[in-house]
Amino acid sequence: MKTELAEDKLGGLTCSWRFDFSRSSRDSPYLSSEDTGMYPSSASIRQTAQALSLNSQYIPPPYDFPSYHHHVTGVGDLSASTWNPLYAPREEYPYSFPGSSPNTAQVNFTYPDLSNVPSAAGGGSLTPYNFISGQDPLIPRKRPQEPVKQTTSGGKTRTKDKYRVVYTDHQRMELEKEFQFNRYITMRRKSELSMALSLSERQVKIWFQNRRAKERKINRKKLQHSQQASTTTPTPPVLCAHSDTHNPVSPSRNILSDAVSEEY
DNA sequence: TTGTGTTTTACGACCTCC
DNA sequence: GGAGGTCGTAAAACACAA
Repeated sequence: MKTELAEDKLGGLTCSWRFDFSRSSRDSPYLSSEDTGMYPSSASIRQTAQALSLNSQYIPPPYDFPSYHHHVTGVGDLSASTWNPLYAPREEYPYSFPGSSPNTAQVNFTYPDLSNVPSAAGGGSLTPYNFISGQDPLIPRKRPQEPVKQTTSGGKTRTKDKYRVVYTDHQRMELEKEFQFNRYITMRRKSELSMALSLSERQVKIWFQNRRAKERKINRKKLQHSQQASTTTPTPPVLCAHSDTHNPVSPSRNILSDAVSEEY
């Protein structure tokens, strides 16, 4: 798996990531992500105390995911098993890295060199993203077709060219960064991200929901694999040592799914 | 080129919390 | 009641083998 290391600073946040560039590009014309008037932003900002306590102890672990491989020092020793709430925080969280703020966070991200990205094969599950050679990741791709109403299973209609917008690499990258900071987006960060990425707050929220679902799915697979291995080998392999240390704030009801972290 | 499998957005249903 | 959570699913986008 080919990886490249790059660096980036986002709002003063210095990050280091290791990216895989083996996934080919998505080069179709796509609808602009800013065309999201269909998703009225949440107007109300709610203030609760739940998230604060839940998120304030989060320390980013060495979490690897299919698309990006980042390297983090100062791994926390937090376990999802200590986490009880069924549902996620609804309030802002202070960044809670050793530096206590994004400006001093120890997580380092990298941007790939988007202008010089090899386009190798990948695809399927567990394959990393590719960054389109020569494409400006900041420019949303548009889809040329006229909107066509389609009927969904529920009998409701969606506008075809809005059925699914493919986010730009930059958008996904920023969302992933935020996800590594915290599995649950706060209202403030959601608002900031939506502004910065030209996405609606709803899109950011949904993205995080889907991203957590993806993580749970991966964890379930890994757990199944480890269980299978334990039944076929006389000495059962130890479940991922850093068992979900990356997800201490997950309110998932599926504790089992969060018991194993991703690794690739 | 096509068929197939996977991933990515987006939504509805249902839930809990405030 | 409204917010956001999970879960399941639809459909587009994509990768890849044949």
